Parts: sequence; C-alpha cells; structure tokens
Amino acid sequence: MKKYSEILQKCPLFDGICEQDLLRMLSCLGARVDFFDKKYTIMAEGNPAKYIGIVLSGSAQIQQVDYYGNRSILSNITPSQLFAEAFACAQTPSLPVTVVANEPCEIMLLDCNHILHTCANGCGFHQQLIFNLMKDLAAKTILFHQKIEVTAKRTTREKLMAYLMLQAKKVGSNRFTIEFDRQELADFLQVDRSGLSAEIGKLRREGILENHRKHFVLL
Amino acid sequence: MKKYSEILQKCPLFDGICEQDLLRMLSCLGARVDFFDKKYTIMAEGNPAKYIGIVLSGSAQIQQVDYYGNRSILSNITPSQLFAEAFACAQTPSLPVTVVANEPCEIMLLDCNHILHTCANGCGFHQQLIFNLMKDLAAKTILFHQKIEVTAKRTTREKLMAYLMLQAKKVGSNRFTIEFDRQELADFLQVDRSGLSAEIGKLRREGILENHRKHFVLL
DNA sequence: AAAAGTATGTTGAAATTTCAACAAACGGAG
DNA sequence: CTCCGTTTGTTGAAATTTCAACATACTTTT
Repeated sequence: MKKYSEILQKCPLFDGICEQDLLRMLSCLGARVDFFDKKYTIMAEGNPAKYIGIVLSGSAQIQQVDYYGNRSILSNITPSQLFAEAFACAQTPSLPVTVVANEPCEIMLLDCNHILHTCANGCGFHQQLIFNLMKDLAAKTILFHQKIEVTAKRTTREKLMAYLMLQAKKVGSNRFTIEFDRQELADFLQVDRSGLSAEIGKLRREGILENHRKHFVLL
Repeated sequence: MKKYSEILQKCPLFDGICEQDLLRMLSCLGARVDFFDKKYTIMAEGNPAKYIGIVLSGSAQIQQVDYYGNRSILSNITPSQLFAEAFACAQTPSLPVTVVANEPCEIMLLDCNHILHTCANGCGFHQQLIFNLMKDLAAKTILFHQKIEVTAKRTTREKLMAYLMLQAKKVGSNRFTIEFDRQELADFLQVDRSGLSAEIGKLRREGILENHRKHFVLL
C-alpha cells in the first residue's frame, strides 16, 4: 500500500493523519485496491452501498441512468477524491447511481462500517475520520448546489453560460479546458447534444466565446 | 428552552442525547430562538454561513434565486429538521441559497463553531454531534440525488410523473397530498407553471391520475 | 354573504428543444 | 501516411416549453 501513500495523504478522508498512522489504518479499514479498464462499472446501481471508494489513479464518473437509458452525469471523480461515501455512511440498501471508469483506473475500497464503528484494537482515529467525512460531505453538498444552480436554468444557452462562467471562476481565468466531451457535457447539463453544439457555435459567432473542442476562452 | 425539548429530541443532530444533556448543551452551543412571519427571510443569500438552523414550528423553504429573479426551490424544511448545516460546516463565506419562512415559524440557530470545536468546559458531546451531522449530511445528499433524478427528466410530463411516483413511494400509498402549490411545484421541477397545470389536466383526462389541488391519486 | 385577493386551469402563438440524419474534423493504429 | 472509428458540427422538421393573457375556482377578510 505504501506506493499509494502520496495520493492517500491528499485524500480529504485522511486530513490530519500522518503517513505512518495512515498506512497502519488501512488494514484496519479493510482496504483493498481494484483495477478497472475504461468504461468498466466500478459500482452498479441497485447494489447495497457498503464501500467508500477512493480514486488512486485515472478517473471515475458518477452517473444516473433512467428506465429509458437516458444518462445523467453527476460528477467526475479524480485522484485522491472520495465517491459513494454518502451512500455508504447512510447504509443505503440500493445504490441510486452507477460509477464507471472514465479511463483505466485504480480504485481503493474501504469498508464503511470499519470507519464508523470503533474497532476491536481500539485505534483512536475513528473520531478524526468521522470529522473528515463530515467535512467532505459538506463540501459535496455545496458542489450539488452548484450543479443545481446550473441545471436549473431553462435554456441550453443559459445552462452552458452558467457552466462556463463557473469553470472560469474555478480556475481564475477566462481561458480553460473542460472535463467533459460534448456528449458528456450535454448529459451533465441535461440538454440535447446537437442543440448544445449549435448553441456553442452561435455564441462563437456572436463573439461571446472562442473554443476548440474542450478548450474555451470567454470574451 | 424546555418547551422545545420534544421537537429537539426528534432532531437528527441530537440523536442519542438525552433531554437533560440536550438542554444543558444548548447554551454551550449559543442557541437562540427567532420568530419569522410568512414570507420573511430567515437567511439571505450572500451572507457568511455561521449558523445551523433548526425548524421548531412552521416550515421553511430553501430557494435559489438567479440574476433574472427566477426561483428554484430546493426543499421544504419541517419541524425538527436542520437547514444550512452543510454551509455552516464548510464555513462557506457566502450562502448560495435563501431560506424563507413558508408560514409563521420559530427557528433555532446554533453557532456551528461551537459544535465543531471542543469548548472550554470540555463537555463530551462534540463527538456525538459531529457523528450526527455526518449522518444528516449523508441523508441530505441522498435527497439531492432524488431531486436530480426527477429534474433530470427532459419533459414536464416525465418530471411530474417521476415526482408523483416518488411521493407515492414515500407514503406507501397511491393517494397522497403534496407539499407544494402549483407555482412551487413548477419551481421545484424547474418547469413552467401553466405547462405543468396543462400536463396535470392531460394526465387526468388520460385516466392516469385523479387530483384536486394538492391531493393526488395515481391510478 | 359579498368582496377582494390568491391559486389554478386554459388557450394559442412564439421560442426552444429534441430528434434523426449526415457531414466534417480529429486521433489512434497499423 | 492512410484508414477507420469516434467526436463534433450542422440542418430542418416535429415535439415541447414558455409566455402572456384571461377565465374560473377557491380562500380569507370584513
């Protein structure tokens, strides 16, 4: 596990925990590492939520797919980030989302029960882990509010502009690269892909932005 | 504060804490109670998030209002429920939402810093409060997923049906009363009110549901 | 019980989105 | 470099949503 310690140190779950303690903890938490190729399912909708996931390398995508096969993208998870922690903490009997590998990736899974309940060897880190989980869940809630603020807009143009302005704000520059391809961006904004492409073209012709594929400049 | 103890006992923040301890805690947490008449603002967008709110009586509504004045309703908060806890825990410098009184209500405000950090008199309940906050935030995250699952649908009809079926599931019956009036339901589902009314009429004529105002029966 | 105010339903026209189909641009493999 | 699969852009028609305006139903006040 030692080779992952640099990534794990950056994980919000392990804030305030030193490398030595962290490595000792992992076995106590039932940590295991799995590999997934691009497009493979890491966690499937409908399964019980027992594990907290941590992306060690590559990236994963949280999706909801409805009865008719329409995909809605909730977020991308990058290295050091947690996923499925809310469902694991709430012990949801049936995951409402699917987690898929965006690219080949290494995923660490932790047994959530071992985090929430004091273990037999009485290691004293549960309090810190629970505090860190609380902070992480608060931060995720804020991200949800941001997503809703964007998708609550009524037109493709407004959603797109709200999204792009948020990205510009995040990186502190009017020039940035987005994390989604066109189909993914459409599934994140909850609009039609071709309509989205058309709207980007229109904004470009109006001189509001410049772009090439995933690269954008707001003018 | 004693007159609120029945409501507070049901609050997820105080799970596993007995009445006596709870009442002693309140002063330690800087608890105060405010009254608000219908439509009054309990917390205003843009302010720093310092307090966790608890609805003692009446109800409050979490809203986002954008630049153009378009309202989006996130949720209704009923007695014993928390609000703004995610922003307070994350110490957000600027609230992204507005909380308004749905009806005359009593609101308890707690200073979040007093919950997260051990106090001078070293009372031993912070760990339990943090654990409870973590559970509450996990539950709220799941509610967000449900809202997104509904609003991700592309047509008014699909959003409405997804919402109604979720309500039926919640109460375990095909007959139920919804918590929103038409304008509020439209602002929750992120659709046009008149289009929503039209769609309800259409579903009624198709024999898919019966309704009168807030009362619905799915057939 | 009437009046006033609010909420809901209805309508048709205008704006927007979705859908399907295809063209163009790009990127990786050989 | 070329081929091939994938992504992105474009288009027009059909479906849906939005918008404004008004009618009707319900509630509250006096």
